[in-house]
Amino acid sequence: MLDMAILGLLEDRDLHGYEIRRQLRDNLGILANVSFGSIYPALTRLEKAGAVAATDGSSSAPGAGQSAPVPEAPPTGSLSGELAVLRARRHSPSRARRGKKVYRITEAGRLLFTQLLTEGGSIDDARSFSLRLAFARHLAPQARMALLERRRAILVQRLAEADSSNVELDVYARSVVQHTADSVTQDIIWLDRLIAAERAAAGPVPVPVTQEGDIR
Amino acid sequence: MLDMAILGLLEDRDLHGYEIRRQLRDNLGILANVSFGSIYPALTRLEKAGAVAATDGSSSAPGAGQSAPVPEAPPTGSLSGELAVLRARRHSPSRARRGKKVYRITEAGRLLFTQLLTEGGSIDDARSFSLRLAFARHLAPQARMALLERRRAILVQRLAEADSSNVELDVYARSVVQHTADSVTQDIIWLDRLIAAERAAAGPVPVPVTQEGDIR
DNA sequence: ACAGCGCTATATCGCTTCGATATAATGATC
DNA sequence: GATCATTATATCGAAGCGATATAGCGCTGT
Repeated sequence: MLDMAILGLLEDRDLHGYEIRRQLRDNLGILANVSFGSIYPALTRLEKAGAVAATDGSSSAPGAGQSAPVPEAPPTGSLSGELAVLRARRHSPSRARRGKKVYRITEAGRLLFTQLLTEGGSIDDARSFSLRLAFARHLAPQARMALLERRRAILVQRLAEADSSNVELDVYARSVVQHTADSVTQDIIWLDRLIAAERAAAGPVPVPVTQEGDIR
Repeated sequence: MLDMAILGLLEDRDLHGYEIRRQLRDNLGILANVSFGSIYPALTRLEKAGAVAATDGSSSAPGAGQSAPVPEAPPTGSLSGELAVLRARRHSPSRARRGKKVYRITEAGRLLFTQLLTEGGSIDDARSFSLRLAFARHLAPQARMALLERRRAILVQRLAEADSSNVELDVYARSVVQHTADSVTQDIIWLDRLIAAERAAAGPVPVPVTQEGDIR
């Protein structure tokens, strides 16, 4: 799951571990508590698999034109960026130093990302689903729809199974169960809105209605 | 976290692993996806720590008066207990099934449970909090209040940090972030209701009623 | 009658993730 | 210029997940 998240972020721009964590926590909000104990092993894993490549943050690799090789791609004002480059140049000519490792996604990584996004594992927990949805722009429209509807089906089923037995629970447990059910209901409503939006975007021209006799 | 859940369930009645999983999944709804790969190691762990004791399910353990020796026995003559017996009987008429291990909580286990419930780790993710709340009847009123308010504070802070940057996200990511924020808001409202209920139960006397029923 | 299917039940394996902790450099504050 | 917060990488043990193996038992269909 983390692998997908990391690759998804690297699709946009090169990043180092710390930044990846920040974006996961602040920008996306999902995976808010993700730990460095997960991120660094994940990066090593991905690097070993050839999905990402580590640079020292100063080299501009050939081919990739879409994102800046500078570690802290400055949102506004390139001064800090320049300084960062100079600092990096000064401080990490050798690997022995403890320095920034900026990761860049490879071609194989992009492939893996798409694969993880479409096929990859569970949609059961909210986190993996939300993560997938957050990167849904990388999916084909019909894959997006499939994702949304698959999730919807799961939630509906969960709701159906849940309310069969809310007996023999005390106030607190019951409150938890009830609130969980409410949340799931809200989630379904949310999904319905998304599905409707998808449908509207996909076929803005509605199927010519009820003119079935007259084909030609 | 699982340890607390298991101990909490065993406070009510003796159970075996499979039943524990069922209750976690069906009755509580939280920890819906908990795996046997978690439960059985957890039981072994707890047994090794002396918090639970395993019986073969047919033997009447000496001493323990609070719970009947029969595995699926009612702690009291309560309806829930009877139902549990019937349910269990339906599924296991034979007593000498393959290696059925029925676990019973020990005195040390009860101590550990209270400790985990009050002090134990994170309240950060929804699951651990919900689990704690589900067992809140085992807590002292003021500990309950502390739990609710601690959680509320975390959610409020999360909400405050979240909306600072919803820029530069595409439709899907933005929708995820927005829905997450909405959910957190709903959670806070829920907590407010619970807190109000607690306050009402604790001190029904002195509250000067200003805005009744109005959430904040 | 019995073959096959599905549920109950325990157990283990490898991998991922978590939470805590160590280390170190830089930037800000007083 | 000492101290503190932030940025940054890394590792460790433990906890949890998902898949898989196993086996008894009850029901159903042929």
